[in-house]
Amino acid sequence: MVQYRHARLDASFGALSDPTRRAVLLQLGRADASITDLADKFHMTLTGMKKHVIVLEQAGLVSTQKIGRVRTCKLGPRQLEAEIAWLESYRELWNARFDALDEVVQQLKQKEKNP
Amino acid sequence: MVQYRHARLDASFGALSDPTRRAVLLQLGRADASITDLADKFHMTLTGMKKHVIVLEQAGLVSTQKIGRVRTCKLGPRQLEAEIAWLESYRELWNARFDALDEVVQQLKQKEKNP
DNA sequence: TCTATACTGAACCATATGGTTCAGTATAGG
DNA sequence: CCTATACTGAACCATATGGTTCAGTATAGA
Repeated sequence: MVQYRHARLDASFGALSDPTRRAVLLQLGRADASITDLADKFHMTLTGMKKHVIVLEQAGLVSTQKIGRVRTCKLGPRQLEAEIAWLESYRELWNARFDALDEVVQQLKQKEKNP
Repeated sequence: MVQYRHARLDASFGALSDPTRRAVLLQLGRADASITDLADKFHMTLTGMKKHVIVLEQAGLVSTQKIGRVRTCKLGPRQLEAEIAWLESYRELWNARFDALDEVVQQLKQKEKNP
């Protein structure tokens, strides 16, 4: 059974609802990057990008480490299993609803044949 | 290739980031419901629930039909394929990053053995 | 026809979000 | 030591979000 009232889902789906943050995740999939790297790449101030990184970090989608002046961002630690599980369970529900609908349709067809 | 800058993803992940809306989806998976039904179930005003339904509707996760006084809400039409695809592609990226890391670790181990 | 029900829309509120600027602090490197 | 770089934090701004209340409109049913 999947957990539904889950603050982690709030955070991760919230983080994923912004296109810049989704793009940052994909970028980090290609290479680790500093805040400055990301800010340049996405035409945004350092401070602005920092906020996005904080959101991603709080959702567990990015981890960072500061060495000297530079804070390096990388993917992880979470792989979004819970989110995928939620979507899959939704898909099952959705299928169940429409299978049930099919059944009703079938029954109606039967009644048509044998009234 | 999955589409990344996609307004639909903004809408659906945004819709899913609220626990009430996730719960409403699950509820609709069990049975269609009027706005009043949902408002009662989630201890909220009609107007408040209406807003949630509008968000879900705009994300394509719920469809509604008004018959007489009653607006009935049900699942659909979207099954969240695009969202699942996005998360899966993220997972691949994530695995690739950590596989690459594994490789580096393996190479370091090799050098240890044959210095 | 009358009344209760079901919704709708506008207005309001507090807080969150996605950005900015500006003024720091800390460190790398000549 | 000096300066440029990299970040941090506070303050600000406009708009969005998640709720409310209140005043309608429209329809179901006695």
